[in-house]
Amino acid sequence: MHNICAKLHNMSKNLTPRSEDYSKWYNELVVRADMAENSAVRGCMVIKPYGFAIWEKMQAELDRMFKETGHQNAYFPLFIPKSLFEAEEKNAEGFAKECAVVTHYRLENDPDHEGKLRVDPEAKLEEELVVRPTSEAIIWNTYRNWIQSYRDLPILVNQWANVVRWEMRTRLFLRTAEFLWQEGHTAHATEKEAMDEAELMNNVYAKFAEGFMAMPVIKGLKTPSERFAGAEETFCIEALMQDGKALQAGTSHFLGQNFAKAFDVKFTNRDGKQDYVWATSWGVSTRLMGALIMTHGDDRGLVLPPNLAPIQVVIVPIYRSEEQLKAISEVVDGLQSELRASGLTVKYDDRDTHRPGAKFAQYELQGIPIRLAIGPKDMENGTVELARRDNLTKEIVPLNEVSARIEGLLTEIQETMFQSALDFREEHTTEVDDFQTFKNVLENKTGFISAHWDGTSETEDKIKELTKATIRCIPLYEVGQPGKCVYSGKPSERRVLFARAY
RNA sequence: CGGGGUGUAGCGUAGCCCGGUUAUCGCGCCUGCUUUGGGAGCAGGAGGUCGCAGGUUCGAAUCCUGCCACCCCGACCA
Repeated sequence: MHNICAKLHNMSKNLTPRSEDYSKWYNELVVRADMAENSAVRGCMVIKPYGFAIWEKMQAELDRMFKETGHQNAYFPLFIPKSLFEAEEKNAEGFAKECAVVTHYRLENDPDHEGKLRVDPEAKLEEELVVRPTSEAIIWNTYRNWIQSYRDLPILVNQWANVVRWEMRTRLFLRTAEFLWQEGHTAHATEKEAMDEAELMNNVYAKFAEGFMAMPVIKGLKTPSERFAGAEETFCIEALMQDGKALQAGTSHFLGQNFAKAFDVKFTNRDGKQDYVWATSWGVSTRLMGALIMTHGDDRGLVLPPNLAPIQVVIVPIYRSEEQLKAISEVVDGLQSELRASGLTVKYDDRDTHRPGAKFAQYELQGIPIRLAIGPKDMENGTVELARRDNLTKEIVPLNEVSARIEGLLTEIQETMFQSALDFREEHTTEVDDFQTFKNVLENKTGFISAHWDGTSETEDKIKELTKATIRCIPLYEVGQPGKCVYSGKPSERRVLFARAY
């Protein structure tokens, strides 16, 4: 199962005949972009229609949750003047090495090469533009003009956008050079309100991941060295993939007054005094698509939780003659309208260009939660064959009970998928108290390790150096018992979660 | 950016060491017939700048040089 994770990173090499299906499978969702010859862009992806339909479902639900918590959408520029980008020192430093920079604004015919273009050397920009790797700088530069009084606060804004990070090494879905995400940027009058907002949005992410994606996550805090550049506190949700590696699925940052100070965003508070605004930012990205695949996928392809499936029920007719198809279609018509009436998305695949077996395989690849097949035998008996994608079981159901059965079943599948992912995570979470076991578990069992840590970045770095494991988070909402650091033996207040991560 | 590897049809590949007719095979694709309850069978067919550029040679997928892209490991990171 977990070789799905490997396949994501070794997409076209050493495929066995059976696993050749993988190429079809991720090709349903996404492909590495075919860029022009000699292109300098690496690791961009093309999200294909089916994959994008899943992303749109994620977007829609997240957007709903953001609005439910009082947020509004807005849109800010793609280009950030370099000087703005420099303003918040730590943030600039954190991203400096991975920025795409626009230096010119015009092309011209190349006099030395017929039919080629070159950058017009005359068209050099006075100030370079950074293609946003994240939008704090341009947004806070804008917020300065929106905020004068505590009456202007809070500002609760989200933007759906693409960003560019020129990573030295890319990984499909998990770290592409350009990716789609949402970034929330909020401004508050008090420290507590901002901190509450950061925690609230982390909880929104957790609720989305668990309730919608059926992906269990650990809510926690990042250690100072794993924090977002420019943040004072970083909340995160951490998920465990089927290959035992952790994945940061979302982050929410308490930015303190760092950006307000950098961009001089002051307001007059109730006492008539000037103060700097308190800030948060939070984001999730198309990385969640990778998380979805690596949490639920199996050797037959994608497995989608019903809440995220663009198609929840697919109906495949089995027939020899046109007459048979016609008779089946009449039955299906009724069934379809029944299912649609209860709010389900249904597809009837009566293509005569593909045989039933091929269709079965295709929809398994796409992860459609429920498949119904109706053939001559069913027509005789008044039944349909109902197949579940999550556990690959089949049953024969009387036609008049199908609709009611499916409604309950979709809920059941959603819950079962969450539960089995949770079981997997719990089986792969190990409490460890000595360093030798720590290394053994990482090497052989993999997964999360819950261990004591002395709280120093020296120890954190040393463990990373020796084992490649990082502190994924300091879990929230757990009562910590004191103990001794797994590496240094020094006193520790509580356990933290270690893992090798993407 | 450092170390290693790979590049041949839409996908996966053989051939390269040891240069020599028309570049191999499978999947997929097209046509026809038979099929249709788990990725159909048979017959016929289409599809190639052998990553790019230069060099050696009578002759280069094969040898040499340079470049590019991708993959793996590292550093970096959502």
